[in-house]
Amino acid sequence: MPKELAKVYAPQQVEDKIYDFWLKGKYFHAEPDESKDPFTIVIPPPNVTGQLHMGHALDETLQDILVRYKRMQGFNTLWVPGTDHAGIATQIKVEAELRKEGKTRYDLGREEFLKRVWAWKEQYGSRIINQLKKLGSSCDWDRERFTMDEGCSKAVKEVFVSLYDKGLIYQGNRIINWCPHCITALSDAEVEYTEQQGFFWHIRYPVKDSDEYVEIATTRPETLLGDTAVAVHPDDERYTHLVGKTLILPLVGREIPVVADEYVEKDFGTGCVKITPSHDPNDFEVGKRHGLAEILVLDDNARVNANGGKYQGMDRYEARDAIVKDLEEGGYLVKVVPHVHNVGTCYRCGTNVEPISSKQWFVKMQPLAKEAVRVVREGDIKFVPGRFSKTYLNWMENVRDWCISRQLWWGHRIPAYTCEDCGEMTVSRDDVVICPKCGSKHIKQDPDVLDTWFSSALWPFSTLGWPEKTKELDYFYPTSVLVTGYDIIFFWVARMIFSGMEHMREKPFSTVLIHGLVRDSQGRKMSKSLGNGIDPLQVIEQYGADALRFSLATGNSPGNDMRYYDERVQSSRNFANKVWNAARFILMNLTVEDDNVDLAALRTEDKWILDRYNAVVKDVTTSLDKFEIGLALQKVYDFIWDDFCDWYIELVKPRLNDKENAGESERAQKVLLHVFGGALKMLHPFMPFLTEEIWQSLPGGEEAIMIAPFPKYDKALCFAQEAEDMEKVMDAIKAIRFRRSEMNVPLSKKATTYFETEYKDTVAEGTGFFQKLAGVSDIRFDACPDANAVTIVCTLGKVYIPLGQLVDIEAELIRLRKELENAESELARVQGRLNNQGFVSKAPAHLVEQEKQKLEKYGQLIESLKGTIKGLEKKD
RNA sequence: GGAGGCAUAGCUCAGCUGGUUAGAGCGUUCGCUUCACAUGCGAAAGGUCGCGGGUUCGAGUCCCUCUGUCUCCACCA
Repeated sequence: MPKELAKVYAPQQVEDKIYDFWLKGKYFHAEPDESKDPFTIVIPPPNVTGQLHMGHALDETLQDILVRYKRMQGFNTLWVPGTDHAGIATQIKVEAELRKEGKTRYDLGREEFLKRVWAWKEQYGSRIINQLKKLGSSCDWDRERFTMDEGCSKAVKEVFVSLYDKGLIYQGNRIINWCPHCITALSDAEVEYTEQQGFFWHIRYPVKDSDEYVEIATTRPETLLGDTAVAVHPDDERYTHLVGKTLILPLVGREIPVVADEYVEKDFGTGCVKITPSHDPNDFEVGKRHGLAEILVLDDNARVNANGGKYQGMDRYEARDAIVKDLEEGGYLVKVVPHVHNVGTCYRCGTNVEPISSKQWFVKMQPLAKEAVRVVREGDIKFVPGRFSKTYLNWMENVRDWCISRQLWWGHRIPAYTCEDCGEMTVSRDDVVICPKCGSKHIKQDPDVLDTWFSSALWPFSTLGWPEKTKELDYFYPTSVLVTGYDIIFFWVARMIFSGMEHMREKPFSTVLIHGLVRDSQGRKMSKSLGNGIDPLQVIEQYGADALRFSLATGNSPGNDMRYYDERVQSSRNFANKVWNAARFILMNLTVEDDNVDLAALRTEDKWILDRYNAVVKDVTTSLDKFEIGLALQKVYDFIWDDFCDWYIELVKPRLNDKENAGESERAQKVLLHVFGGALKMLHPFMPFLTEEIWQSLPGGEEAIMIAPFPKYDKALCFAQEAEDMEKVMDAIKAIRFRRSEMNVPLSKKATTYFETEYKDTVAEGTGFFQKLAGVSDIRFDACPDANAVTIVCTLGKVYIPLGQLVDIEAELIRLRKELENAESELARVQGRLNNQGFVSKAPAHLVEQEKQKLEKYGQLIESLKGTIKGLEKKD
């Protein structure tokens, strides 16, 4: 900080410089050190091709606050950064780029295409990292990882092979969710259900050699092409005679049986269900039970395939229209009923997902889920807020096998190799070039890649070196806290937990801190399509990273969504400026070189601020330890602005300016320095740039505030009596200001003020404060000679100010009577409480004592008020 | 169908294991160019804490019912 300080804090001129200072100091770097306790966080890796959005900003801010706090507390703190290869998202982007050149990935071929993606990654992979730095994130950049780097790839292979060997990964033909746009299978978690307006088409299927028919209803008439049965409930008397009979499938002419299956609900629809084993998960099961044929009628693009006869080549929705039209013309269509239903869509591209039977790789979840449930149920892993453990458990307890193969090119290739000669499949950590069974060299690796989340699931230990036995892994694992949004509990958190339990035999983290979404000011989700996204980088440019961090960290509680308001950032920026100016003030008056406060030579106001400071240290520490980040910050904010700036700085100004008593000035400066320095340290995790910049120009202390010790509660700084005295003086000052403001008498118009009080010493000591802050010229304890003086009743007693103004006695009486009324109702409440046997006997002693004090206080107040009112009434 | 969140000042939200006269920011009103800060200072107005019960000496806080609202999970073709 230069000697001549700007009046206004300019974060733009500070932040990059400070960040470089931290980097040069290697303060973010951590090495295993058995003499210290570790504190570890792994970053939720942002997509490598992504750009920083408000969700990241919130996530990183919360992590950085925790990391900086713990680092200052002396923990050996490691925050591991990195990025995710984001299979589908990245591949889509590169394919879009190719499309502009009029090409598809098939034109390039797999190898060339992957080169393009890697080039893309190199180009944009650093962008998101640089954006994280703008926020002030104190990640150990020496340990930056990527989900497809060598180590992570090794971990992925190790996990795949090990699970395969244990029989926990298998290949199978099942109904999976297929995205025809991304042209890949998806896991259940990757499907988002949206409500769509559709129809129920009621269709007649004639019974063979009969005039009879059955009526079915479907929302997807195009799947009729793959029907291999119609099912009815075994107990449905309407249809018992038909079970075993044969139907003629309309338009197709295929003969299909009527089967009886409990899956059918008698009371729903017509009670008859068409069965399409290849295109519906329930039908698939029915088909298995009855040995039905599986006829796949759609291809990878969701176009009708060769099994669809004349409809071949049509898109699924074209085929739907054509089939409905043909059904109608053939007299098969009974009716069309509008129907709102939930349709699965791809979470990446929004395309309607098609259930299709397909040969894919799966992780067998049941055995893995067991430990993952236990570790949370037994409280070994805690969710904050706790309710999310319920969400998690509900999912984990009902989890189905995880489809992990993706028909993409960008990702971890599945390490399964098939011999083209003998058909033997080998799953191996190493590339297989010779068939171990027949010795053939015609080996083909499985073309598919793994679900992106498969590698993310290993992140807490793969980033620390696993499967190697590294000293980092040994020391920093399990990690301490995982910070993420509730939207990826299933995708990521759940999978990290079972992966950690399975491969490390230990939980991946102790606490999961869940936050909500950042919405726009109207409460809408920020999205590209709405164009309502706020760019954090622009906000940083305009208001500073500290202001953005402050805004994101305050005013909301864990797990709840929050709204972004520009006004909120503005007020955060104002706070930064307030702190800046407090520093400016201190530096302008500074003659001392350290903050070694002599506790024996303090004045009441010094003890008051030290007492307050100490209490805030305790509160802030307690809150942060409970992950109540917003609350903690609010306390620091209130302390700095209200207690320190508005009161203490004002209180000590006269001493600082007292040239005749340098010792007094120096003592005040040391208290100022000590308290302000401590407050800066408490503020640092939240507003790192500002506090570091100021810290660098304050005398003494550590080389960087980010490694300075976090303040600790100190019994030596408790001054209850002095604090109480000071509060009384402040209370009187506020009361006087109120009356003067009410009467439009500015504080600049000084007046002799008469006190009728039993705390003469306290008042006398506070003379300077009354003079400076309450428009008092001098204080007297004798009777006020002016019968027309303004009367103020406060905790110190009565205050009379002859303002020489016409006091409206009527208005005065109204006000005083209202005050009296309030006091009396409070007194009545207190009396009621103390007369209540239950309260006196059951409530904690200190509360009872507190009530007794109140009783006294209100008693005195009421007496005072009554006296004053009586006096005025006489005059009236 | 199941689970959960939210409902507190005009607006957006805090309020931790129940215990001062329920708070903040923004906005509004009044007054201040006070020698750190007008991104400021002083002061004020504004709330029957969604409704109704219950537990308790004591409920914004715990329990139940209801109303409104949002979200997640499941998905009856």
